[in-house]
Amino acid sequence: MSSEGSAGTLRRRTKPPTSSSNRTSSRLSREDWINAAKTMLVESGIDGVKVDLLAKRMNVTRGSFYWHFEDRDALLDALLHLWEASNTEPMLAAIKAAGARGDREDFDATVGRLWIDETEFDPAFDSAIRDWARTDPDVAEAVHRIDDIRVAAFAEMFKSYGFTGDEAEVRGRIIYYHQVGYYTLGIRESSAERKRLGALYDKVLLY
Amino acid sequence: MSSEGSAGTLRRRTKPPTSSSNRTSSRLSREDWINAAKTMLVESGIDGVKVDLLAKRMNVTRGSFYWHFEDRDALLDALLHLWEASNTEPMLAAIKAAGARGDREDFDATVGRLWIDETEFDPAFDSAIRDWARTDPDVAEAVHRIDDIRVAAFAEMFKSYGFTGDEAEVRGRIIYYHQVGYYTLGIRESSAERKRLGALYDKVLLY
DNA sequence: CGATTTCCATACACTGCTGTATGGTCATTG
DNA sequence: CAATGACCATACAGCAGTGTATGGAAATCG
Repeated sequence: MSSEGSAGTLRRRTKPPTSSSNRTSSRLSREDWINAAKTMLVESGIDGVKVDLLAKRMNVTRGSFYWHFEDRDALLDALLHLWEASNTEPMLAAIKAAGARGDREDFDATVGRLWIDETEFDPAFDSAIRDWARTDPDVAEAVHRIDDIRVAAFAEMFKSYGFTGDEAEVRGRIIYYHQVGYYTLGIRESSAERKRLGALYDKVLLY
Repeated sequence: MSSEGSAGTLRRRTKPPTSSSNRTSSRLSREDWINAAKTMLVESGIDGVKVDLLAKRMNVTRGSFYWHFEDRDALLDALLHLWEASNTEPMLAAIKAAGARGDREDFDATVGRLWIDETEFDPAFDSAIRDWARTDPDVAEAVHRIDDIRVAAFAEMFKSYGFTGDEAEVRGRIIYYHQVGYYTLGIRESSAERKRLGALYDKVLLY
């Protein structure tokens, strides 16, 4: 990613199991390392993802890491791919569902829910990746690509709500940019506060 | 900031000139180092701000740095204080001016201008500080404090536009969060595009 | 103009982190 | 049950970055 991390072409002696996420086993899988790296990325930023600290946290030595990955860049590569694969499909599905019947009453139950319970969509992961993108052009390209897709989905939703092309586009941007900013700032309002003002948010953003 | 950077109590042998930003002189001032660090923060993030790289860029050795600053944390401290001092007053003034006559026609000429010409307000600096805040609690506290002040100012503006207390608060958040997200994502739209959709943005956000 | 202060260079010690080489220990399979 | 492969420990080399000690040159002041 930073120097020569191009694609997922890792040469190793043999092939380790690419699936089978057995976290409880004493032996670690490639996915275990990636998941630990994700946690560390969220906590400390991309420069905080260091293999020796990861190994210490997982109670193994770095020898394990360098069997599963060619080098540190390969891990970062895998992290970015994990984000692309996991953190966009659920959101698109929800937006599509919200616009399906063209009824704005569905919005909170489909899209809004994503940012509340945080089970399908992980805003902290999103935010951490976005930080990373600020200083890494390759990551920035990927994030931009995903952002465009998400905004387009919101624009489609607003079209099904009856807005014109241009206004649907603008409203798509506003609701998405607002959501990104909301989490970039870090939410601190109580759930009572959010519930009290929820209707007003919908009024401004949706109508 | 990270370990023991508490306040601005630096002990040095004597007192160097705290102002007089003579960048053209062959001798460097404390402010020169801070400004260079700011550039580096925007380019590479807080972990990219390293004293040896800074010295190399300024064509001096690290010996100079350790005369002006006690350690690296002192520089980061100064960076945060620079941001608080420089990147909030102009914005508050503009928002206040926008709400002064209670006329929404003034908005683009006062507040909107800030994000366009980027002379008084520096969005890239803002964005870089916000990244830093994600992984540093002390910085997060400072950013939260400033954000609250800015949102409150926007809410006041909307009150002068005739909105009720709650709706003014919500609209203040929306327009500010949206702006933060806008720059967090990284703007790519052409100025023609922005001009074409400008009226629609105002319609949704201001009316 | 001599003396003090300001600013920077040089050299050194030290730590954190990466990557590599190699051997050991389980588990699995023929 | 011997052999192979999967997974990890150990040890080493090396670089990047911080901080410190000290001396030297340039500016400034009495």
